[in-house]
Amino acid sequence: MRYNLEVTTLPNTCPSGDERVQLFGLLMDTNARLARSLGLELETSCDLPLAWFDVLLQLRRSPEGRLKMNQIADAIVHSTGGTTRLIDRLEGAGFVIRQNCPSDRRAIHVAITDLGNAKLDDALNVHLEYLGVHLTSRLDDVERSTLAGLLEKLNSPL
Amino acid sequence: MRYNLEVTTLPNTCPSGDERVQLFGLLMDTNARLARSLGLELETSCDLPLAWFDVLLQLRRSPEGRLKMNQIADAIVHSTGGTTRLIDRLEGAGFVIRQNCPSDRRAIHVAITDLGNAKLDDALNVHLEYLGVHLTSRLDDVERSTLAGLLEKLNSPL
DNA sequence: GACAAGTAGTTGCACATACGAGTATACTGG
DNA sequence: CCAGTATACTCGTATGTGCAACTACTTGTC
Repeated sequence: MRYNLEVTTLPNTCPSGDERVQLFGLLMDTNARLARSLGLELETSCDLPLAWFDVLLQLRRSPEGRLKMNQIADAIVHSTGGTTRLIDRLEGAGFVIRQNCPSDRRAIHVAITDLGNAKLDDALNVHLEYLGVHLTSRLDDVERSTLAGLLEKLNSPL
Repeated sequence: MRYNLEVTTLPNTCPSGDERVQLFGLLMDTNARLARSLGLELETSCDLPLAWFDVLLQLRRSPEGRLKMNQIADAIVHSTGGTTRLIDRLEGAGFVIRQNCPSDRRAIHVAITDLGNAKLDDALNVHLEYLGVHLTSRLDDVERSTLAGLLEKLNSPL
């Protein structure tokens, strides 16, 4: 009974085939697929949610192994509220700790713990293996660096 | 009191600085930022969640303007359960309808309605404007097509 | 110095939406 | 015709968002 109600088969008149729209879709798609497969991999192999991995990686990348809540939220593209709760969970698991910031007592430093570092090492091993399968096998050195350059540009402020 | 407990400041011994890890992070980051800003844009301008936009776009791209649940789940990289709920909402809003598939009664076809098409047109206008700001201004034609090529490769089956 | 304005982080709430596991149903191949 | 597989749905759980309120602190201005 629910058949062909209100559905007109239109030709694709609209710019859904626009080159830029396609590129954008490709970017989103590629990412979604990679994120999903890596997330699954990390979860099953290390019991580490992708979001946690992301936080730990950001912390290790930072010069001092610690960041303010603010910076984390920005780095992992979450809301501040969401970040508070995410860090709560990470702290509960013992992977990070909150430290008072001496120079600004409003701020809180989040530092990675030894346990967090160990976990991250595990996860990075899995990640590197994953990258071997999904990245290195598909793109060679030159292509990877080209891609990195283009993404940098795409990420740059106007 | 909670200071430097269990935190040893290690040098970055581990491969967090690996070129491939960085590239992967860049990809995730770029995407998260773009998705967030486009999502916000679509939500405020068209009152259309990004996931809905994604579904409508996939439907329009399909040859007949309709897809099976399965195909949608795959195309938008969601679980089947999540897709069911998502399509429920879209159907509730009148943007798509479910049709029984004559040849396989297990399957369900989801078709875009005229209302859905109209909504998608609105959204595509916003999207194109967005792309002008965030994409075209940062990457020229050649760069865009290079990027598309690289992403295609990254997306390809092994 | 004191006071207004701004900033950092947390928290509660309503809500959206994902996932996984389990279930019902329908097709398919021996 | 039955066992096995595929498809979609339901349910409980986890986690995210935005918003608003609140605390604690910092900064700019008179």
